[in-house]
Amino acid sequence: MDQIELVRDFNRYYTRRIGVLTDHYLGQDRPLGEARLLFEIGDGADLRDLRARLGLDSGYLSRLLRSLTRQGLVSVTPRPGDARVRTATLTEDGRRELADLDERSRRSVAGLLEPLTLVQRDRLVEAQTEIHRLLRLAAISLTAVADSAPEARFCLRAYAAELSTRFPEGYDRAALLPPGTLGDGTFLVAREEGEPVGCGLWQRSAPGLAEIRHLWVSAAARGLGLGRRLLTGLEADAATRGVTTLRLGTHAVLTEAIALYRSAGYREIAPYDDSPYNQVAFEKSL
Amino acid sequence: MDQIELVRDFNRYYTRRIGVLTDHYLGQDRPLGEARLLFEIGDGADLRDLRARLGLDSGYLSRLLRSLTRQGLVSVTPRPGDARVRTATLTEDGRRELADLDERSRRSVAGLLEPLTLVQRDRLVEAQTEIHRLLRLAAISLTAVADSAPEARFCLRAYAAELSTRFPEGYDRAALLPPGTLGDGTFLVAREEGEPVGCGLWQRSAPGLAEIRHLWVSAAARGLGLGRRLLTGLEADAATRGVTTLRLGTHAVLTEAIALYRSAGYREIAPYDDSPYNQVAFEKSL
DNA sequence: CGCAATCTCTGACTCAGGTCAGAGAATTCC
DNA sequence: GGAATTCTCTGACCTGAGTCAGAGATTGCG
Repeated sequence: MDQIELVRDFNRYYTRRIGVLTDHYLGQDRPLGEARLLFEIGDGADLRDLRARLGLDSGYLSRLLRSLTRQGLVSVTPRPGDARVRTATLTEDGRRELADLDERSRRSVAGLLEPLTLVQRDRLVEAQTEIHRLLRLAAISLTAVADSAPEARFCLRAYAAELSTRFPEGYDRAALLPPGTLGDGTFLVAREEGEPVGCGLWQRSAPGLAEIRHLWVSAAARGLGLGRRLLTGLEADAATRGVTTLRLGTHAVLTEAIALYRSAGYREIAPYDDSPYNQVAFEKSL
Repeated sequence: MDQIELVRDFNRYYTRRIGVLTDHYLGQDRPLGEARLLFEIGDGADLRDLRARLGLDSGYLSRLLRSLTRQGLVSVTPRPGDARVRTATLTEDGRRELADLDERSRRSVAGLLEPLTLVQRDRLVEAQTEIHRLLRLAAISLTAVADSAPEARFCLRAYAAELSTRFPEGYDRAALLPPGTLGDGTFLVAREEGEPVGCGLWQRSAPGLAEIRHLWVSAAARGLGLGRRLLTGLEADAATRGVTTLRLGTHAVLTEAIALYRSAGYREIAPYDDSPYNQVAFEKSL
């Protein structure tokens, strides 16, 4: 059986198994839509946010909320300041109901784990974490954008903010690539569900020679292997544009980055510029 | 975050992710019920089997099939031999449609895997296999039954059939525990979705001393760790009934079984009876 | 042979989930 | 101040999914 078949098999088994589980704790008496809404309202939310998050039609949401209001679980009031927008909050009863749902869900998961030994439970969680990690990574898309694009600038600001806390000497924003000055090269942005979570660029310094700069992965997306994916994405792109040698410099405190470059086949060279942040330099032939 | 919370988190993420995936390939134009039915009919099936497998109301199934028949995808004919039962088969068009569904499903999974490296795909499949294994194991229930219960006899017949192919000298059914002769002890049956998939028993031979016999796991459930679960289940049960020492014998060709006993803390002793099948004997103090 | 059991079908019904068009209220923009 | 925009609500409507009672056909059993 090939990989695709194995994955499909697992998906079938898992959704069936978990479907039964959630039916068991959710589908008690409350329709699924209402239960999901209770979860999503949590500590209060504007109706338009709820609509966006759950992807509901405005009429449908309105009706669901009316039903929950009639049951005394939710109250909907105009938002002070802008009375067009209305916000939903859980009542005392609503919070109790939500806590109840939560507890039922926990108990049904506990029942699932119960026949397993402690070691087996650990293995289950570990395997789930691995899958979660890999699927998140697979869901991240890399796209080339202009170096002046809003996402690009957003990433660079985040990059600078982070480095200024990590470098003992701080980080001077003047070292960032100014908008519109990339020249011959590519700026890649990584997006997870629309949100930018990483970036990196290569920039030609001479025929056949280019520099990789500003490789960054947001804290939320760290540990997924996104840095490596950005790096290989940049390498592949540069290779198609006639680059044969890539160089990059990094700061001595960024040990994870240094480890990444080494394991990706970069060898250390003498620093090739006088930037105070490029204390360690690497090179790779494509 | 505790284990239960981690598992719930994964379930949420995974069902959302896979839900989007299946909506994408299934929910094209055909209702889910009909699509599932197409999958389940496959190479033809009796309506009552379909009902049992999909858990459908007979009226509902009838209506679904009529709709598929009208679309020219399925034909329903009385089964020769028993005209009460009717069997559904896919027409030429139905097979084409199914192949189409299948291909769409494959492609959407392929799209999921596409951004991952080969090593990462391997890791994904491996982690999924582990989870599948553990969840199947968790779904198997152990129950004590009388040694004359139909499930008990079913397991023992399967046990004997298997041993007769594995032992070079064959296996004589007379060596099986005759119904109603267990005496002081417990017969455990393991069931997966109602089907017996394993068994084992302990039987008292003297005050404080008991023998474990007929430990068997069906081929379909092998590799899940069910043998160990049965063994520990028997030990726990025997311990509550005042057994302090357990003995068991096995055949030299059953190397997996021998490995299991060793790793479960049994130490080898001299054979304690003259059964030709108990060539290797073990003992454990509880 | 006749009766009980088995299997399927039909019609009537319910409910959740969802879409669509338009009305009405509040706000922002010019 | 008036027009355009934003946000929510209402009513009308649709579909899928599923339940239930009973009719009709066929078969097995005494």
